[in-house]
Amino acid sequence: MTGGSSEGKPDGAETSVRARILSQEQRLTASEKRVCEVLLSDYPMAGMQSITKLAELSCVSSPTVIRMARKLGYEGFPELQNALRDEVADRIKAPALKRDARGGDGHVLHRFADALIGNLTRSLERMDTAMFDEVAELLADTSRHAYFLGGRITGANAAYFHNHMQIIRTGVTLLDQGPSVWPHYLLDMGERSVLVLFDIRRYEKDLLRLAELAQGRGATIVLFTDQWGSPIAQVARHVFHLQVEAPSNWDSTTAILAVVEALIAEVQAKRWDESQERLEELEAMFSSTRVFRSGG
Amino acid sequence: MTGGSSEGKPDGAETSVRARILSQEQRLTASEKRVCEVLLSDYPMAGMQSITKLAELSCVSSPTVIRMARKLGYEGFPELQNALRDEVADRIKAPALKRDARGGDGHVLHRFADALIGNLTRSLERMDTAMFDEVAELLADTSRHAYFLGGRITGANAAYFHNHMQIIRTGVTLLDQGPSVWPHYLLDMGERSVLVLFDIRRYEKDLLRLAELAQGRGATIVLFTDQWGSPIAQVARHVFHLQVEAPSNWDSTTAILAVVEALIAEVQAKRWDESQERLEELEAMFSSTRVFRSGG
DNA sequence: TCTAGTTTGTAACTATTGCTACAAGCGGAG
DNA sequence: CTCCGCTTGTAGCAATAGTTACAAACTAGA
Repeated sequence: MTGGSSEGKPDGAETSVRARILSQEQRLTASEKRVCEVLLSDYPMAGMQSITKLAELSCVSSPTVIRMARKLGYEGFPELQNALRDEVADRIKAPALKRDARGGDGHVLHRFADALIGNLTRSLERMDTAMFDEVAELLADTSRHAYFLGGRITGANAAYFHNHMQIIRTGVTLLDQGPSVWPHYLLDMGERSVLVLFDIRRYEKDLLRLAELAQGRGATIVLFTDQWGSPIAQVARHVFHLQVEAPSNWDSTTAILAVVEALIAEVQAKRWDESQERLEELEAMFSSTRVFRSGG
Repeated sequence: MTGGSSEGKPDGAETSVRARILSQEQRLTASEKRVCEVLLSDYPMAGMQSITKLAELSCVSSPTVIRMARKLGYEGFPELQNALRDEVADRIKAPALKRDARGGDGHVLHRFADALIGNLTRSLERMDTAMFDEVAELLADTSRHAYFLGGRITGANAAYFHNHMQIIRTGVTLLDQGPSVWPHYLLDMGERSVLVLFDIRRYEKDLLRLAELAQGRGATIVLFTDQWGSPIAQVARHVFHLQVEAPSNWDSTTAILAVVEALIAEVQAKRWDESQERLEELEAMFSSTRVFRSGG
């Protein structure tokens, strides 16, 4: 006992609850030890319930639990519980969000990257992998013509998707010439057409009109949109809801691009043989003849 | 809401809280979704605090949280919290389940996402934040004309970058018409020109030629390339080396897009007032007159 | 045995939590 | 524009959590 000044005092806020229990145990009374016993036997979840439950479980009264918490260096029971929760959080936290813990000094770039990783993770969480597979199947089917179109911001995504699909398979078209010529393409759309649309906020009326008309002609619509959902979702067969928020005035299309790239990979894998041939032909044209690149 | 019997009712007690959120999300109202958002963004620890704290964190009132819990199939908030605690207990108990947070069953999509997150993280680790700031400064300076150009795959990145910069500032040009017309642009390039190039493997000779000529005329070259580095790096003033490998036959430009978006955000922030004006003007043109959208 | 000190539980109190009832706000249909 | 239904927050309520004060019970030393 004695009054030794700092002999065994628990640290300010550094050590874990378990460590404090182990180091302070000899200072505790019998019933207090019983509480620790219970706590350690189902650590740390036993401490995540109410003080009353924990007291009952330990066959002591609630004030005993409080006294123990105090001797461990906490203000009261809630504080001990918070400490416990933080420990759990640390143990739960996946590799992804670890950044803020280490080097992440808070440069814009790092905060931005964290947000994008979060977007990607959360987008994936809520995505239906079965739907992903169906869409890949749909796009791998060359008996269906595929049309691609994006909005002001997502136009680049559409172009990127089209660009790759064009290399992999035949029968793809990019609608990049403005609404006035869309009707021409609509003429050819039917039951065996796939229309891949990109529409994030602010949603564009023209795209909705096009989607409605295409659906009316029996086309299958695949939509890439944000977490809130473009109105086009109403007429689309498959909808990818992707997180687009970023610490910026602009929405981020990174998650969209990620899924697009995954789809490209999957479609390519499904059509390995055919696309390989096609690629070789293309390479041949690029390297031997220089017709289309007119190398300067 | 009516009393639709079992249309989309959550299961008795089988499913996880996350699963219930995802399956019931479309039934929830806007504020209720906000709560789910917060809960998922720091799952499951965000739900381990008191209902009041969670409500505050989600910027809604506590009754909203209760209503959400009910719609998810729980009696009240404490029951939801118990479910959450059980999940945590499970996860803590078995550290064997290393497969991270989102029950990743190893679907292609998840493996792909893991790779992309890895790319982004590793790209960021080796990036010089000072260089990032310099480039942002460079692009925020309207006394310098900025040119954008990408290759076969990265063309979409260049277009995306240009598209946003065009909204934010004046004096930007996208070189998208093929090598034969590049010389025309070269005529205007000089000391106060910035040439933003994208070149990942396989590197394109034409781009290198252009870069050399531009450098000869005194232009500042900013290059986005892969981890191995395009030969253009030799003549570039600033080089972003980004990881592009993915479980695919194609390289991934996700990390590139991420940095581009971060740059857009940063430049926009630097030129807040001017770009704001510009944006308003643009919005006005879009909404009042419909000249350029010819609404179908 | 008595007494001083410690340990522990009981009971009462307060703060907070989780919940209900209601009314203001909002948006779409007629 | 009005009305209706849905959404949301405010205010109040009951229950419970955490805490305090105090007294009973136990321990140990004389």
